[in-house]
Amino acid sequence: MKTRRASGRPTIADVARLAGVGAITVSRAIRDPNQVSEELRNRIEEAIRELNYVPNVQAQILASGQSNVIAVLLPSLTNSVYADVIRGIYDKVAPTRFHIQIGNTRYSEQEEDRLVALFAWQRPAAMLLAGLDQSETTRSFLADAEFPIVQIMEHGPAIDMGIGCSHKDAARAAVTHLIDCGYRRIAFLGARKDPRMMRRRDGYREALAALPGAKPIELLTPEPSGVARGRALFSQLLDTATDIDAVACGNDDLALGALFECQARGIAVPEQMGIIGFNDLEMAAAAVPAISTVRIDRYEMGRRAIGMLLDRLEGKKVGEPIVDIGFDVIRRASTSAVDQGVSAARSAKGG
Amino acid sequence: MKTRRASGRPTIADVARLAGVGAITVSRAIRDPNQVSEELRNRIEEAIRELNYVPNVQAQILASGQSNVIAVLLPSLTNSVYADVIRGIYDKVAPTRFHIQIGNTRYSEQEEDRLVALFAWQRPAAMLLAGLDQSETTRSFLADAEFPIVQIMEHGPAIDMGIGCSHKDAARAAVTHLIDCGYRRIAFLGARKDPRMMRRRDGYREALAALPGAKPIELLTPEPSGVARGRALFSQLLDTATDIDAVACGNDDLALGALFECQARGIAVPEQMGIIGFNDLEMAAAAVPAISTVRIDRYEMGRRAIGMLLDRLEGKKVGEPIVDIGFDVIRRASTSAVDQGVSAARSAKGG
DNA sequence: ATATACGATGGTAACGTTACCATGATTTCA
DNA sequence: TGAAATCATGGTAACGTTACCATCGTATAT
Repeated sequence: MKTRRASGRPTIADVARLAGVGAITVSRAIRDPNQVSEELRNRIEEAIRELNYVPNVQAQILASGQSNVIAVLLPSLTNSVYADVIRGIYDKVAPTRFHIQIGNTRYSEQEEDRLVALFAWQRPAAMLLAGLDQSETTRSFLADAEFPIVQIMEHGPAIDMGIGCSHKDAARAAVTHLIDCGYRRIAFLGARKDPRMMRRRDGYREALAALPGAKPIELLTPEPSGVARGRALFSQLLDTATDIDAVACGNDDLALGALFECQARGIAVPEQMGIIGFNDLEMAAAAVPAISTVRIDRYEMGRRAIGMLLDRLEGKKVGEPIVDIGFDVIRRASTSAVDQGVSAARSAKGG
Repeated sequence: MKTRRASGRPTIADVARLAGVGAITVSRAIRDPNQVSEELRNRIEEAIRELNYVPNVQAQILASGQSNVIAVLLPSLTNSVYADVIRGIYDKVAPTRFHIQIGNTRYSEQEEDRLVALFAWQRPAAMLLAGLDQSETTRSFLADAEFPIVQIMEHGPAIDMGIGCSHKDAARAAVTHLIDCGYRRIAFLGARKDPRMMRRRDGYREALAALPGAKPIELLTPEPSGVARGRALFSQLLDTATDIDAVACGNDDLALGALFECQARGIAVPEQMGIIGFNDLEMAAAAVPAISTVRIDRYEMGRRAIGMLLDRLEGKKVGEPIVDIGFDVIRRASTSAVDQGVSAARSAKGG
């Protein structure tokens, strides 16, 4: 008798033979133990231990038709923001039968279209996307996909499920905090121009609209973000608009860059210039002065997004399909100084 | 006739029927086109297009016995250092039939042991590990694994293949640069105490040994690294050793923290205090003053590590199994000042 | 011209698991 | 007490592909 088996790995048939039962009973004992009598279950478990049996995942998937891949499409893997999200995703998935396949869309809608189609053909068990701004093609393509889909980062109308927060509201709260501190000539700094960044800009505009006589001073670049980029942009801004007294930055990288530029020019923060960032990266709290920012629990967002997918895959009912995870404005030293006649809303929190 | 097929997805048999050939010929036409005559190849390709046929990966793996999973075990997913490595890994793997499965060892040898065993049972096509310091158990377990293994980050004796650099040499070069700048009372700051960190500490010691009369001043914590941690550690150090004039930091996070603490205490950098970091994170160049550091091409390291694995998997001969990717000491403003009678080796680069 | 090698193609049997249905034993209900 | 329902278990046939071997026709060597 001929065999093609290359690996010495034991099969379910080996276990069945050793335990003196049928192969299918072993299969059942593994997947749903209470379907099997205690006696057989014990014999099978012992056989599994003795042979060091590990099920062949590919065969399981082929036979059951059930994929164990959760496709995860993110715009960046390097960005700390997504690193935290990824950590949450992996932690939640680890103890399950599922595993993650990551795709990097590089902030490109075109690349996202390509990857969604590519991954969808592989029939993933579920899919996780960042943001709500997929192309019309992709949205309608996914609208009648048979697998659950969760969109993270933002709060709003999702294809299937979603968890995140309103970046517009968050940015508005941040800028409102600057206004409460007494700053009046407030600029906005942005980079990359991805959808979240643009919504933060919108929040900035809304907050400013509530400040009589204030008009927006904005500087955005489509180039990738970074501390050096923040410094260069803020330098450019200072050369143009000489009378600004605060800057709301689209993220903490830019904010740290702005702080460095202030240091280089001898501008006192927060006395002469207020600075607030976004994301609450670790460095923000340690800077001198500590940088005010907006915190979103990204790790938890990743965890809960996967949790929602798992619930659906297990047939459980998902409570709320669209979750607002909220945000916190973190008040620190970089925005605590000036008070030009307005009762400055200072906070006891932070550095 | 009954069928269990749930998905309407076309199979290789459908393609074969439409093209009027045998299923195996379709299989060959996909895997190695020159084995099939041009006429049939064209007919098959057209049938594939028409049916929108995509091969079932699970069935391929089951039938061929060849896995397409490359297991990647890293100590952290959040750390920017590994984020860059991961980017390189994904970019190199993307156009191949392989895909990545990431495990997070959290800088724990125990967790690494567990994950190596777990992944190895799944029979990956290849494995990528960080560092050379696996437990004896894991090393001997992997020594007779039948899949190729590459260890990244460090240069030295690998289980199978390796790519990285000597962190000891790199740190020695960094500290030697401080000495060349005229600094004499040089301290070392470290966190996490992972193997790379300890080798950098050793490099620091070696460099100091070449400086007559100098004795090591070291402060290391097993706690995770970070900017805040760097600030706290350096503050502690300054309270103890009041006469130090420079600090070599085990990474850029710590270095930035040290810089912030100097700012907070009004210590002039580089005049009163030289600072050098490690890794050349993006922020280092943008800080005020710009922070000197050691650069390793992590993205390229990730790419080439996967390249080595792919070469082996395709039966190609790998040139050198143990590659030294080298490093560069990046001289910037944070180490350019003092000159106490020694000819300071200032650099035109950076700053 | 004939034996031999080679190239192109196909049939059949795996790969290791699970779905479906059948069987016999046990329990439940009228 | 007998019929129906339920439970535990097993046999067989898929899942969709590739490995192995066989076949046939054509080119090459003697």
